[in-house]
Amino acid sequence: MRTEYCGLISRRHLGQVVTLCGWVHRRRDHGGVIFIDLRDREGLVQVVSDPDNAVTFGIADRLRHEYVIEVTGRVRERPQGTVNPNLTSGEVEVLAERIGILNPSLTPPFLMDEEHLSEQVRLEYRFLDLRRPQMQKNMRLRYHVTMAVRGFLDHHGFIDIETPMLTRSTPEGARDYLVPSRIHPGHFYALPQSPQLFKQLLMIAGFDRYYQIVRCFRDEDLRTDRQPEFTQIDVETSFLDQHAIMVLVEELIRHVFKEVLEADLPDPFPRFTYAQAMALYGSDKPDLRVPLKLTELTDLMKGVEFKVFGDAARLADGRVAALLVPQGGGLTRGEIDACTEFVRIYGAKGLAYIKVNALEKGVGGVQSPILKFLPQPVIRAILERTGARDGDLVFFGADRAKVVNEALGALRVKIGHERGLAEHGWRPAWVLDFPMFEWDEEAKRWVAMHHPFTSPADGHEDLLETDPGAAHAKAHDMVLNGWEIGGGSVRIHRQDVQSKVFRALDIGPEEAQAKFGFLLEALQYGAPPHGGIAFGLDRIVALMAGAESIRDIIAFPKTQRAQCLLTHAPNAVDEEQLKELHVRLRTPQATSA
RNA sequence: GGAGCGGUAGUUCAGUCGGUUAGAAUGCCGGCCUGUCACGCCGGAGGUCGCGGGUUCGAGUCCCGUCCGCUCCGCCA
Repeated sequence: MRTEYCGLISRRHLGQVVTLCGWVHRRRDHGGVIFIDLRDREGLVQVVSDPDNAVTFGIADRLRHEYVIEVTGRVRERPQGTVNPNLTSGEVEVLAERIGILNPSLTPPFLMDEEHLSEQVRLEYRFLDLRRPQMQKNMRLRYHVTMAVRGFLDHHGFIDIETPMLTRSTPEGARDYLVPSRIHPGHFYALPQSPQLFKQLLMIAGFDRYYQIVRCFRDEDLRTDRQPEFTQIDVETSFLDQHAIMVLVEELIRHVFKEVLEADLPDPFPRFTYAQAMALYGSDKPDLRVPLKLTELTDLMKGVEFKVFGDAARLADGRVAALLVPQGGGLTRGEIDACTEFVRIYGAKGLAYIKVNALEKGVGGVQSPILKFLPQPVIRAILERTGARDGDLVFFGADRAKVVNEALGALRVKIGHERGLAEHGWRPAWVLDFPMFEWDEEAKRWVAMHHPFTSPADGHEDLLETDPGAAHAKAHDMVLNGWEIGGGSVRIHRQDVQSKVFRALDIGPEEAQAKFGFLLEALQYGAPPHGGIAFGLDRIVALMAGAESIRDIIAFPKTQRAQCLLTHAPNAVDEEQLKELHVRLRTPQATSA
């Protein structure tokens, strides 16, 4: 019979008989005494077994790492009064009067206090990896975050409503995970990429404050912050305008950080338009911890003969911009080459630079391979606009705006962190006024930047037809320290506007009817104005935990090739199963149990 | 689909210019030690150098292919 669980032992238990359960973290023998560090969820407690108690001693002698034991004994002061900082019990210990082995254990492949483990081994033995203190902490943190979210939303009148996991495939957006139907040959369910359409239907149904902490699925390649299944904090409201939605969910995030980390986030969060974010940071998810900003030079270069800069500036979608690196003059040739290599990833053809040696000497005080191609007034203007000082270095990007933004934006973050310029702490922000559409070069058509149910900005309805590229959306992204942690919008609640958007996306009435007919119909039955947001729970928790990857805050994540090293999913299934599902494989040898 | 880094003892890693019997730490096994606490001391076992092929008198090391893990681009909110 298990007796009471005592939890963390401390001085106030002195003299009491307690019972503890846990794992043998470490066993040490010293002469006739055996010391056992018992590990439970509270930490390490030292259990002592001495030869005066032959039975207990005999059992203790058999103990190995990770045996599960139950110990009953008296709490007493450590005889020499020493405090072991590794033990949570500190200055007290338990003299074992009874030790029960609840279960032995194989020798574990690694010890629970191992710090540097390969991810491969961790994932193969995830059940042991999760025993490690850091992972225990991460899982508890994740739980506290969801509890704080639920507490806040409940307090504000939201209710959690579940939506289907087996739903219909919608070809917009990411690739779907498909589930074949047994009853309907050749038909498939899709796992939800997000409950987007259902939450809109819930708004029409009159649940004006809905939330759900919900698993979502996207069959796309993985990244450090992307798993094929991930968790959204999905929020939707009726009758609130965009401003009110943002105020509310901003409060939610502040509440979570205060509650869980006792951290104070700014009130309100700074806001940027998409255009501002791109101009200043070259990114729609700027890491505001890095103080560096891009400097606009396009206008300055329009008249310049130097082809690299002039041609880019004269392109309709071109941009020339500078990135000032304070005291970057000390960068070696090799370091600059590394930066050039780095921006190549983003399609930049090169990375011009100017070293500022002595400003008081004017143009003579700077040094650069491109100096001879630029008129002196232009050089002076560059130095003035970037605010360069002696010892600084200025990088240049000149290309299509997309390339310049991605290249300099990424370089800005990389250099900022590498050179120790980044601030510590939490720097959230909103990014607003996204374009409605992006031009898909391959498909030669406009595609929704957010999703096709996003409302155009007030007064932009006509642009949907006359100039789709200029139309803005009532969309809002929340970013934190360079991670996009949430994205949402005010939705279209009028059928006529929805039709206009479909037309702009070149989705014909029949196609729209076939794909989203149920939504279009529902919109005609008194759909209230509504909008919301979906937060990436995994990303938020990863940031709060200081984790490098969201894998570290997910109990059973998948590898980059979307496999589970523990269960070996996905696996081949037998012919019978496939037959029932009306699925035939192109490679027969791939089927085996 | 593409680029990069890594894969050597159970684990974390070292391994020089291609050279003889592949090392360390830790863990594991045995022994010693009456209060250890990263205990200490003595001894021992443990290797498909990811896999396949090639070059060479000789390959952990060089070349080609391939598998696995990670990072990034494309893709994806």
